[in-house]
Amino acid sequence: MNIGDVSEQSGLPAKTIRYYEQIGLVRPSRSENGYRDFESEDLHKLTFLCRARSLGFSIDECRTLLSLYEDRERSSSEVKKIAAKHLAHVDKKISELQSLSATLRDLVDRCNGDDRPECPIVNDLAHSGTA
Amino acid sequence: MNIGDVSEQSGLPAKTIRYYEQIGLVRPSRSENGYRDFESEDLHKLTFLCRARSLGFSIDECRTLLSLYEDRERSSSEVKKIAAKHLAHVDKKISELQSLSATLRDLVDRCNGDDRPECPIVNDLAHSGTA
DNA sequence: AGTAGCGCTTCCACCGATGGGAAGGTCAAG
DNA sequence: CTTGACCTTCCCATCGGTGGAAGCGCTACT
Repeated sequence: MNIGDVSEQSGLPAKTIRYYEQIGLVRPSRSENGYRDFESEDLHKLTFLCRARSLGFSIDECRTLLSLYEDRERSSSEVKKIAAKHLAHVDKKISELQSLSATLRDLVDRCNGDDRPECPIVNDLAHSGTA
Repeated sequence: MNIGDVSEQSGLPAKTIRYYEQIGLVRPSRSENGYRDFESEDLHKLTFLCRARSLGFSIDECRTLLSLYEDRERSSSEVKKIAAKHLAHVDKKISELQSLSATLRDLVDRCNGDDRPECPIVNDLAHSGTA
């Protein structure tokens, strides 16, 4: 299979697949003409990567997940550990953004938004804001 | 004032302040010895920038906010527009992450996390996951 | 006066995870 | 034989800085 085929079937852009080869996530062989030649196993790995990335796992986490995916002797606890850590990370980010949202909403609500220059948003940013 | 002073008082690393000069957010004059010489006005601007960045405004948004901050004729509606747009962006990000969190939590909850290889997380990533 | 050590300067490279585009080889169809 | 789609490598750009090296200036201590 050429890169265009695996790109279409995995959902990853060809550029990204070349990058993933460069950082060692896949190792396709080469045809006589120099084209990358992907096995169906590579396609599975790329599809796996596309899903894992869309769930926000970092490349490093993906690398580990992929090696666990390929290891039929793995323990599910290893996988769960990575996923739980990532979940905690996402939840932390959510709560940070929620606090940010509250601050911004307060600023926006307090601003008249009219033609006059008086503006609590700018005032707060300048002198000891709510953050 | 030298860069070390404004760094300490504004809360921004010296490296970042040099970068902000490079991209035109501040324009300190120079002393005879070549050192940057910051006015108290620069300090105010840098403090403003530090707060605005910590609220997640992009550099471009900060640039606009800063020019509105310095414009005593500005209308508060211009400021409010930027802040409201940013708030909407943050809220969108929050809901994306919440949906992500739900998917991950489901995967994690369904995984036994024991010594056996059977793992719904890896399975879902491999074959048509929840995402 | 010398020197140690910090602060300042510039410049260059790097991070994650691609995207854009140039310059050129390859293949199948008309 | 040419067109056009596909492939290759290579380099540059993104965003918002951060790290480090090489080399000055300034202060303080001996």
